[in-house]
Amino acid sequence: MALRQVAERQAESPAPARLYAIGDLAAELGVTHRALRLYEDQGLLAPRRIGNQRIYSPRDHARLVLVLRGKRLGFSLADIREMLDLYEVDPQHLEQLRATLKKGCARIAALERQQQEIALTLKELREGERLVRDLIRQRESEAGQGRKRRTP
Amino acid sequence: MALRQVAERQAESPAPARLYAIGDLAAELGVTHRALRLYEDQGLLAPRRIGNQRIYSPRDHARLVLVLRGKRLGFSLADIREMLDLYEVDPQHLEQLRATLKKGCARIAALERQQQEIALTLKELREGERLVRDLIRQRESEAGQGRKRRTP
DNA sequence: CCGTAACCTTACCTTAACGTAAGGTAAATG
DNA sequence: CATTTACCTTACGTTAAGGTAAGGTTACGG
Repeated sequence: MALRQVAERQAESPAPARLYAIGDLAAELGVTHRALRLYEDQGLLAPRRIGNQRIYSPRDHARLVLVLRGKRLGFSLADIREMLDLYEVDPQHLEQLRATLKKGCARIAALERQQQEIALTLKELREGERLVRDLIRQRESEAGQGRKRRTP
Repeated sequence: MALRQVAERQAESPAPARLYAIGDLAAELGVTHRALRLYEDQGLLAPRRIGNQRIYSPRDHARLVLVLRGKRLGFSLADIREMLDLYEVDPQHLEQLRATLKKGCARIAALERQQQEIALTLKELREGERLVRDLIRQRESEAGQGRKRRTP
């Protein structure tokens, strides 16, 4: 069965649905096979199978991008899973829609808080930076002045 | 030795340097004794001692606040330690000043990236929110219309 | 058709960041 | 003065997020 072949042939094709073997996806986004399988166990990804080999769709690719972003932001896999599930809502069921909306709003609020805290931290660090720059300037000019004053 | 007493007396006093026993600080900032001792082991805090009991100063309190903020932002204790160390610089040594500046700038850059990613995530989530709201409205009005149309 | 490269599962190992329990000292309180 | 109460250290347990190793199948290239 041409499995890897299919992926490679599709890799050259212009637009139509690219497919990835696990190694391809791992390489492209800089993660290990292990991580991908773990994310699958945790319900973050659900690649199709051919036989028992995983086939990742562009959709899986997109989800993985979100997963990695979530990780960089310090979220747990469980959190990330919840966030991904927000995009999975079934438009038929009003109750589910409402639940999704609620969770989504909570996430948004949390991220806004986080944003505030980052802003605060940045402000402090920048102030520190200014201070240190001043100290450096001062030290440097002292050294210069010292030489000049002693030999006017 | 009046140790806890001192803390309690100072707790009532208006401004002057409040002191905390471990339990006080833990309660006030919502962490456990264990966490405080761990942070100490990792070099994030360095309370004074009286005998072998820890005495936390307002400075320790402030540092702990920063630690907890760092945690909420998803940083490791090691990262947080590095950030705290930025505020500890000795103004005498030019080389150290320069190193501090460099590390500080790196931190700032990292936080700015993080900020971008949060902004992006927020944008996506808000778009999702709008979509879900629309779906809900649609479902609701469908239900209403259904009744009206069937009984004109 | 044979070897090697990519994939599979299972299972144990590791690190960070605590939780929790055990056993012991100091000290404020009835 | 006896007893809780707060604190101490030591040490083992736990959870999340993978790393790593072992052993086995599939598929592809020469």
